[in-house]
Amino acid sequence: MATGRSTQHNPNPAAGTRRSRGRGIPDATVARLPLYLRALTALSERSVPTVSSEELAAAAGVNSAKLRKDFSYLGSYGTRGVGYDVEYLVYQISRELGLTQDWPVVIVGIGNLGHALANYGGFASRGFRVAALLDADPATTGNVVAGLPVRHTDEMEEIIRSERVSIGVITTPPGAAQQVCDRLVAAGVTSILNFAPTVLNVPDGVDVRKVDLSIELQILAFHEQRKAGDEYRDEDEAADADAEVPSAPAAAVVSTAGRAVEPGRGHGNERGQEYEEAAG
Amino acid sequence: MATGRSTQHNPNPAAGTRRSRGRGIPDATVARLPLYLRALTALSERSVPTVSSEELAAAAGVNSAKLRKDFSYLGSYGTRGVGYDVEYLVYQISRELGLTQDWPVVIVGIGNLGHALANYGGFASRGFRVAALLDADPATTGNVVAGLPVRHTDEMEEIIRSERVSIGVITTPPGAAQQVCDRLVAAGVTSILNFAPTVLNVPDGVDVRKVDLSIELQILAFHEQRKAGDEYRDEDEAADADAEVPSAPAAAVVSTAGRAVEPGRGHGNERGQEYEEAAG
DNA sequence: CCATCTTTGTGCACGCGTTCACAAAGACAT
DNA sequence: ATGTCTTTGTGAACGCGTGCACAAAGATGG
Ligand SMILES: NC(=O)c1ccc[n+]([C@@H]2O[C@H](COP(=O)([O-])OP(=O)(O)OC[C@H]3O[C@@H](n4cnc5c(N)ncnc54)[C@H](O)[C@@H]3O)[C@@H](O)[C@H]2O)c1
Ligand SMILES: NC(=O)c1ccc[n+]([C@@H]2O[C@H](COP(=O)([O-])OP(=O)(O)OC[C@H]3O[C@@H](n4cnc5c(N)ncnc54)[C@H](O)[C@@H]3O)[C@@H](O)[C@H]2O)c1
Repeated sequence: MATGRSTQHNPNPAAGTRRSRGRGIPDATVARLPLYLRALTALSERSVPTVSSEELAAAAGVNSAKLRKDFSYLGSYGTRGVGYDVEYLVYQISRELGLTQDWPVVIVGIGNLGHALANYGGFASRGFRVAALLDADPATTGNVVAGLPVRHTDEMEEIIRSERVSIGVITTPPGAAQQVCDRLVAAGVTSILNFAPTVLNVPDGVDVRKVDLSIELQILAFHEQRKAGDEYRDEDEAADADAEVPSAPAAAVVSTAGRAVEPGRGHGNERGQEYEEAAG
Repeated sequence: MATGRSTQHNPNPAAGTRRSRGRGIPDATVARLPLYLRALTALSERSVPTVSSEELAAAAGVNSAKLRKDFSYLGSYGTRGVGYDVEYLVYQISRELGLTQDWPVVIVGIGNLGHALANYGGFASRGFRVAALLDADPATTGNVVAGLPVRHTDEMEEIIRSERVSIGVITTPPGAAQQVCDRLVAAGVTSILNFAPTVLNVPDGVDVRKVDLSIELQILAFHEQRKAGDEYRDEDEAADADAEVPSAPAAAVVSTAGRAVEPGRGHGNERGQEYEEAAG
């Protein structure tokens, strides 16, 4: 869901594969494998030999049936009546996720967030190696962050090729993100983790995942508003909707008026557009 | 607002099983509204008066039919033959997301990541106000970060109550996350954005969203491995998979051997329909 | 006023993902 | 070996999300 390209729906089912026969592992399952892996690693550190699907599911915060079905896509790695062997499952999931090999990554844009990521220990702990830190600002290049020198983006292509980097992390301002993305892709990067609030345009074959703090907060705000609204009804806010809509055009007003018959549509808060400029 | 609205245009006769969601707006739609809002804000800054669903969908990186259906959950805010009024839609989405009001948030754990978030301008730009920065380490409390003093977690409950904070951001080490979460919830926080790689346990009524960099990278690695595996088969890895299994128990090894016979299940490298064309 | 053109709003079908529920598989005791 | 007990693996049903395709709505022009 977070990935830019869905690539799932082929209007032509000519392949004939009806079910999950020749198909790979469902995206939803792949997204949960790291969760299982984390829980299993914790068990492994405590030298727990086996776990049942029920226990592991609880640790991972999912339904046990879902967990079993997820594992069934990987193969039959459990033992009925006993459960799953922790070490073995750690290995299988690691292999399935491609964590048995080394993945060099570059981080582009060593500002506030780039600093934090560079210092993050969780990178190296799972086979992700920071191959380089890149920035366009001459004032920051040369600085040493987390033991690595910040190098200028002029060197991007060379580094990506020589280090065989296939994963890039973008932590530049939004205005530079697409441009940086294009350069990364042109240099050979085929997976991008984007922290900038921008919709990246990439060719087929390139995966983009985005981490957007602002979106997460807004989703929380939506539910928060709903919780608050359920307690005391918004009587005061429902009345004067149409009057205070900011610059509602004729067409839209008509549309609103036609709908004004139904109660509870508007919201009297006059600060309609408080939010001009996004980060820029 | 929920009540008055849902009574109106609901051509669906089977209202019994449907409408399970109290509000009516699907989660998937809610998750996209911030995306639309961002695109609309950009248009608004360029003084674009109206947009068609096609244009806006392109800007937001989604399907136009999906966008129209999403908007249909909010109401009929478009004009056929013309499109949507930008300013009006900005207002409607903002209101729907609850961004017309102020949301004070606290950030707990002012380390690398907490620093970055505190300095992030995108917070305030959408109605999210950092009410306080909290940390348990006496060495960091008292420091001024992004113009705000870091306060000790002893003050957490008092701050949350006095500032009416309902959203908390956790950027502590994973071991402290659950404990911090419990305190936040006990103090009145009902929405949590968790950056620590931990499964948080919360009572009903509390929303948790997680941002997990490690998981995102692992998902990218999975797809990356699949792409690489398509080019040249992973002969070396597939061959000695069993051999390198760390402490694989007898039962599990047998299970693996039995499965190795069937094609297409164990590894996901049989070139499915995803990522077809360009990938090279 | 009528014709045409554009674009919305949505009915519908389809496929993915989730969950239930249970037979089969294996451990373990006797 | 046989029976019992635990837990897996999965068939099947269902709900949700997505995208197609089209009728209706409204703008626009004559
Ligand atoms: N800081 C956060 O907590 C946070 C949260 C969510 C999203 N973001 C997003 O992450 C991005 C980075 O945020 P930040 O706070 O670190 O910003 P920042 O301004 O501190 O850092 C941006 C860095 O990118 C560099 N840069 C600019 N243009 C570049 C280019 N073309 N090539 C390479 N480097 C370039 C700058 O020199 C700077 O060092 C922004 O898009 C922001 O919206 C940040
Ligand atoms: N830095 C990153 O880029 C990054 C990326 C992904 C995830 N994370 C996760 O985010 C969290 C923070 O990462 P970080 O790099 O900022 O770590 P950090 O060690 O730099 O900062 C953690 C901060 O939390 C404070 N803290 C510890 N226990 C606390 C408690 N009980 N109450 C309040 N504050 C407490 C510490 O004093 C410290 O200031 C970690 O869980 C990490 O796994 C970080």
